[in-house]
Amino acid sequence: MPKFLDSLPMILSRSLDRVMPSYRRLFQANDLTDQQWRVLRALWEKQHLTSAQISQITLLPPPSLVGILDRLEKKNLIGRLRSTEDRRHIHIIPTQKGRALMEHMMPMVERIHDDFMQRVTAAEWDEFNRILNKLSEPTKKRNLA
Amino acid sequence: MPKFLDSLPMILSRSLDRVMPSYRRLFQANDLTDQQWRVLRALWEKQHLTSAQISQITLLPPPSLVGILDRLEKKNLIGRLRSTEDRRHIHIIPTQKGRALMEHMMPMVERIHDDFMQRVTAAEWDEFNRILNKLSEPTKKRNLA
DNA sequence: TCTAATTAGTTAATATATGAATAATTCATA
DNA sequence: TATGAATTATTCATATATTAACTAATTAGA
Repeated sequence: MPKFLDSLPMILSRSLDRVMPSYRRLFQANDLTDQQWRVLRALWEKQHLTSAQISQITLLPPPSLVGILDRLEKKNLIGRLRSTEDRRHIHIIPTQKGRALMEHMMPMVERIHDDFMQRVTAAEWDEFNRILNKLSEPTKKRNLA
Repeated sequence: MPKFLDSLPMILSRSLDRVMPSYRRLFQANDLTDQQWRVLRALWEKQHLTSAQISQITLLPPPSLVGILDRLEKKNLIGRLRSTEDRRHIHIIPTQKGRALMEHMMPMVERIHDDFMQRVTAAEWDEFNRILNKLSEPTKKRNLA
């Protein structure tokens, strides 16, 4: 009988609850929510992304993304620009202010990440990722013939 | 430079997103949300629990728990009973209907869990838990002297 | 005993998650 | 080329998360 607290969802949720506060302190100090930072972070390497791309990268569901982008836009951290090629697409583009905030925060975010990484060896980290992927990877579509 | 997608929060979030649908199908078939099931599951071994205890076990924040308990109560799956010893405590007790639902669902929940467990060896599962705990365990209070 | 500090549950305000549905646009093709 | 299928962003309704504040009940201490 598997204990509730040792089930996969509870283990992952508990770990997230323990990890996030370290990041959240930084986000709050910069007047951002977790999700708002995720969107900015996704734009770090890119000049612009569509909502669908941001949703894929950040794992934020499209209906949530609408409000998150609204609030980022209201803070003048991003802009929306409708594509001329395919008018269904809307390009999300960080503003100058958004870029500045990202550059200000990124080193601190990386430092938090490094602090967590220092808790395990590189081999352990690889092993962790390998097993977690086995546990959670989507089931391959089987040949039904 | 750690890739955004390989950061600890994103890895854990992505795994949760992949694991939960298997459970959620069952929850929805029984007209429950993830969180509502968590509360019922916490009551499985116990006859009654206080809100604070449920919050600790399920990781659900107390303000959220109020509404979740309201909706479970409205569905006649649990009852609230104020303690006579300490009138600040409120005992949460599953109803007959609640117990019946739990007994109906529990075997299927355990089956889903077992399916995930079969993806890895017992040694891998232990190793996974060991490393994840190293990664996310709360920092021990350091002697500041 | 009387007040200050604590505790359990709750309310309030804002932000996000989930699933269904919709409007505008583009694509496929008969 | 007209028409149905697919795509993108969005809206809607409901449920939950987060933080602060608040109420009632209890406890600790002067």
